[in-house]
Amino acid sequence: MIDLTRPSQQVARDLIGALLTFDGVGGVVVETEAYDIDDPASHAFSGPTPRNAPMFGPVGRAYVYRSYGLHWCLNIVCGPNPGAAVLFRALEPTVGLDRMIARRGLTDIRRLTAGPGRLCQALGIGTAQNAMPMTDPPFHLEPAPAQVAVIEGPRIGITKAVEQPWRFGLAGSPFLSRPFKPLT
DNA sequence: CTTTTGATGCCCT
DNA sequence: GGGCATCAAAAGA
Repeated sequence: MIDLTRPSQQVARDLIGALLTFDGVGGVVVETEAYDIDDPASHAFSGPTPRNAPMFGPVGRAYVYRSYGLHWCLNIVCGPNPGAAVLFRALEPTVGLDRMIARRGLTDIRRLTAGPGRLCQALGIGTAQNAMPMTDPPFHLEPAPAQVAVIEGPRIGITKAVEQPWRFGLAGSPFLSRPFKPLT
């Protein structure tokens, strides 16, 4: 099993290539971002609030929040200390394709789960899953079966701590929410 | 292909 | 009341 008590940056990296499903629907994790309590871009930065409460609870639970009033975003709580989590940004859809296509109203596999909001819509994740343990059914999470090539870069859609390279991706995956800058 | 804009709810100061 | 860890559709080039 993935060691969720490690710092969020390391967990975010470990999760690339892992299999994540919810209620028998999901795929391979291809993109994540790490957030931390000492991180101005994190919801946990200003301390516990009603919204971010799961981030200060046990490791392995889900932290689901509403984004821009319309979308849901899924995190897994981790870290040696409270207030850290990893945001799931994209999957490669592999399990339950028909249900994801139905929920998203799309047949374009590349856009089924490429983005945190899209991913939650495809898996049927919402506020009901907040604080739910992701280590037990109906969630299923298993480590990457083999070593994978991981690339990193700055996080997306934030305005603070933009310079931190805490976004991780599966190298060459066509299922990323956005491409990573070429490493030069 | 890229950029822009509107939809939309809710937490926090 | 400001500001989002977003997305899809529309408009420009």
